[in-house]
Amino acid sequence: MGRPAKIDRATVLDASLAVADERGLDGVTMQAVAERLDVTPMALYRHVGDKAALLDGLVERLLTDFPLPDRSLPWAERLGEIGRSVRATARRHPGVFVLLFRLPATTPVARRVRDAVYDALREAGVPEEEVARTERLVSTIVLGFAASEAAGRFGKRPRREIDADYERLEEVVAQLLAASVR
Amino acid sequence: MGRPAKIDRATVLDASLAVADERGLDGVTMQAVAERLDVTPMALYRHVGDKAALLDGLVERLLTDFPLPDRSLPWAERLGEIGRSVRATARRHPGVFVLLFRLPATTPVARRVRDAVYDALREAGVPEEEVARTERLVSTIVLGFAASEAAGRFGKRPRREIDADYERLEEVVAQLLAASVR
DNA sequence: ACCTGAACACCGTTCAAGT
DNA sequence: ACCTGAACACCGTTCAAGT
Repeated sequence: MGRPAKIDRATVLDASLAVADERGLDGVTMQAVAERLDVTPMALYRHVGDKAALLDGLVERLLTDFPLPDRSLPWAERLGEIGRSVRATARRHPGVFVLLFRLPATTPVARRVRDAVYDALREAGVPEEEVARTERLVSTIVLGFAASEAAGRFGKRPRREIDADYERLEEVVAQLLAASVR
Repeated sequence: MGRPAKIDRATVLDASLAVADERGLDGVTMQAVAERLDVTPMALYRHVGDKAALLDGLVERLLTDFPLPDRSLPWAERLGEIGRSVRATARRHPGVFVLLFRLPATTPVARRVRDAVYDALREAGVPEEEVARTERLVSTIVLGFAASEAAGRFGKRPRREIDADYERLEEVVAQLLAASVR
C-alpha cells in the first residue's frame, strides 16, 4: 500500500482558481478542475471534501493572495496599500471575488486582514470603542467598489475614469477617519 | 389551435423569486420553478428564454420592487428613502441581491433608480459635471453595505447594531455630498 | 494511501408530438 | 398557441474495487 499522491489540496485550489479566472465561477465544476489536473472528478473529494468546501478554499486563497504592508510604514500608507491590494485581487479574480460577501468577517483569514486595519486605525487615533465599527464601514466601502468593478457594474468605462473614482473614494474614507478621530 | 395559457413571464418570475427566497439562488432551478407552477420545466422556455434570461428578469424585479419617493419631498429625504428601500430589498431577497453587481448601471431599470438619485443630487447643489461620479460613489457605498448585510458578511450581529452602522454610513454619505457642493 | 469505474439523482436544453 | 415526453450532455456525489 502507499502510492505517490498526484495531487493535494494546494494543487486542487490552484487549478480551481485558474478555471474560475478563465471561465467564470460557473465554469468551476468538479470535472473541469479534475481535467486540468489529469485526474477523474472523484479524486478531488479526498482533498477538498466537497464542492462547497472547495469554494470556501478559493475564498481563503483570495485573502492570502496579497501581502500585508510592513508595520513600520505610516498608518495612512498601510491603509492605502491594503485597499489597493484588495482592489487588485478583485481585478485578478473577478469570478470568485463576489463570494467574499458571504464570508463572515470573523473567519480566521478575514481576521488577518481585519486586524491589520484595526492597527492602522488605532495608530490614526480612532478611539478604541470606535475601531470595530470604523473598520466595518471602511471595509464595506472598499469591498463594494472592488466588487462593482470586478463584476462589471461600472460597464465599459475606461480604466482611467474608474481609477479617478477610486481616488475619490479614498478621499471619502480619509474624511470618514478624520471625523472619527475628533 | 389556441389554448388558455397557464403561465406567463410574470408568474414565472414570481415563482422564481419565491424559490430564491426560500432556498437561495442555487435552489432556483428550472425544475423547482416549474414544480411550483405545476408545469413541466420545458414549459418555462417559451416565457423566459433560458435560465440566464430568467436570472436577468429576477434582477429587474429587484429594482422595480420598491417605489421611488415623491418628487415633492426635499432632496435629502428622497435620498434617504431610496437608500433605505435598497437596503430593505436586499433583506427581502438576499439570494438574488448579489446579482446586482453584475448589472451594468446603464440598463433601463437601473437607470430608473439612477436618474432619481441624479435629480436629488442636482437639487442638493452638486455641480453638473460632478453628478455622475457622485452618484456612482454613493450607490456603490449603499450597495456594498446592503450586499454585505444580505449575504451574511456582518455575521450574527444584532439588528440594532447593524442599524447603527447604517446610520453611520448615512452620515458619511452626507459628508461626501457636503464636500461635493463646495 | 490514493485514484478509478460504475452508478445515481439531478440539472439545462432541444425537438418533435400532442391538444 | 401553449404544454408535454422523450432524449441528451452535463453536473455533484457515493461506494466498492483496483494499485
